[in-house]
Amino acid sequence: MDIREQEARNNQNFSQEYTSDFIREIISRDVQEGKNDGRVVTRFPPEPNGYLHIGHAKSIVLNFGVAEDFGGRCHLRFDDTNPEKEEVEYIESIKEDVRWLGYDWGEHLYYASDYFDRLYEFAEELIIKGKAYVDNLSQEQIREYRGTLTEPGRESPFRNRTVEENLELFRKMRAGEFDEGECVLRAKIDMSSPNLNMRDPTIYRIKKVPHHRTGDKWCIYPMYDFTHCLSDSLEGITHSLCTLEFEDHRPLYDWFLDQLDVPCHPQQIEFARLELTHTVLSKRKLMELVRGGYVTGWNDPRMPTLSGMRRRGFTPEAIRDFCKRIGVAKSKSIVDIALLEYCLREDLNRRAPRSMVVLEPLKVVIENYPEDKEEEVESENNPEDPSMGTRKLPFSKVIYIEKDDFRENPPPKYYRLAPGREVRLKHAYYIKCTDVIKDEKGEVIELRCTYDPETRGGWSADGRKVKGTSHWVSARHAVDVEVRLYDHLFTRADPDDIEDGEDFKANINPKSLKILKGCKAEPALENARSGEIFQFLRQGYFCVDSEDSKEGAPVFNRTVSLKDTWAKIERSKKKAR
RNA sequence: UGGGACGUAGGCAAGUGGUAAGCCACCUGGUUUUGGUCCAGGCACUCGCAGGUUCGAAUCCUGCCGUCCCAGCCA
Repeated sequence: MDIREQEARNNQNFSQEYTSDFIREIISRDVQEGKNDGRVVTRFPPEPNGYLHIGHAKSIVLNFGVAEDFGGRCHLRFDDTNPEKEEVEYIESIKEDVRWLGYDWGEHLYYASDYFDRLYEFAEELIIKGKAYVDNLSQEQIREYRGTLTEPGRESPFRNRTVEENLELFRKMRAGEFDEGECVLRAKIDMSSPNLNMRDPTIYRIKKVPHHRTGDKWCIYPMYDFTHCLSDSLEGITHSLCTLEFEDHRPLYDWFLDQLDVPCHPQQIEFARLELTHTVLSKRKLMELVRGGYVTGWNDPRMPTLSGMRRRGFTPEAIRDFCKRIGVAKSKSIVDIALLEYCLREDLNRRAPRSMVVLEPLKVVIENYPEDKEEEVESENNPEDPSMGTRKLPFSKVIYIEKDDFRENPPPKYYRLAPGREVRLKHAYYIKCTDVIKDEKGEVIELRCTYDPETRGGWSADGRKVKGTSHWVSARHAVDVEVRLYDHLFTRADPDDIEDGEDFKANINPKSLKILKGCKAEPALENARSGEIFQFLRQGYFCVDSEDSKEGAPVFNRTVSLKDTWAKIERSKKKAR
């Protein structure tokens, strides 16, 4: 059996297995019918003019995922036809993000600019076939001649130049003999088409701007519509997946491929781009947040960029899982960010070692515990995964617990510490609150408790039950750390839900970042390495910030909180009142 | 009153003429040394609306309504 046969056979298996969305269904059918000899080749084609975000992740997971499912391949191609907007620094970050997500394009890294020579030849071919012309109308005139949504356009007076004249003019354009804006090359299609894209679209414009890859070689650059379909064809792409707004461009995509002598005719299929609640995904708005200083940069942990999410502590596994769960369809969809958080928690719960950190410390003195005694208690590192082992935690007379784990006047259903009440210190002892010490303002600053030496490890032999379990840190052994709590960037699900005269920035969440200093962490955390993830018991998942942590002084980012049933109860009680 | 698409639960989304999957969210209960995890259960008498075809319609037909996209020498 030769390789092609083997591939076809694999594809058959794949096609039976994967029919989970309309695109895979189409491809599956194509494969079964032997279209493209059963090959499947996709591509992810970013323009290197910005950072990748979670919306791009959907496209990456789709394109690489489809290729994987059908035993094909996926190319990474930079769509770099506009040197005014594109920069090399974006290329590296995009490659890094795709790799981080877990995908490998192998040998298949391409640039549209690699095809400039061939694209130029295609343009001449079009001219020779009488299907393109050099137009001297100004930009404004072109707009006027295009007509409107409801009225047909008019033909340019330059539309019927001879092939020879067009060829000569186009060559002069290439040679730099004209100024920017003096003329463009246009496809000769139909000025009265109801589809505006077909009203003689521009395919080459003059830009006397050096290109980040081709340098000064060109002063004319091809437009997207012309470039994309031909690049796809040149690479042997079989299925060109793009977002809904390109639906109207499909006739043009097909037109170029039909007019020209091309290697193959890929099929463009459109799907709905991802939108998420409580955030924005448009390049323009993201840029505005960065430029306006609303965030600290493109990799601010609150940003939906892949670099921001990476820094925040998201895992590629969680993002991939999310992208697969949201599905692929054609209806415009706004996915609840809670689903993303769910995927994250699910992944982190499995893999994050547990750790005790008191975010807002309240001092507790255990009166019947010997002054200078110290002991170690054993704690599991992850109840979900015993293979992660255990660790020793130091215990002593003075400890810290979470402020929120004590109430002088406990509300109903509150089963944490209160005067006279007993709770468990996780993995250590039961303690009972005997006294409350306040400062002159009446604020609780210290608790006096007693412990039951018979409850070591957090068990009681007499079968007595305690309802609450608190995390804690031994004061003498605690290390101070900085912790950053993040919340949604926007308070409203739809940031564009605004009053008259406002813009989306009016919905920025003023509490999207809360910095906590002097948090008390168990000793081992002092040496946590950049990027390392933890579950801070009863709080959430945290990772060591890669930018601001120093040796021995880690800064922790809250990736996502744990679900908090008690907070929910309190919230609903407040609402009911 | 141009063209292209899309309307199934609070949010995604299956469904392709045989009597509404699944996930998130939400709500109940159970387990629990994390108010976490886990487990069990609930959550669309109905598929934008109105007619029609059919023994039978979310699926087919007709009409209507609503939402989104398109007038860059951006992608």
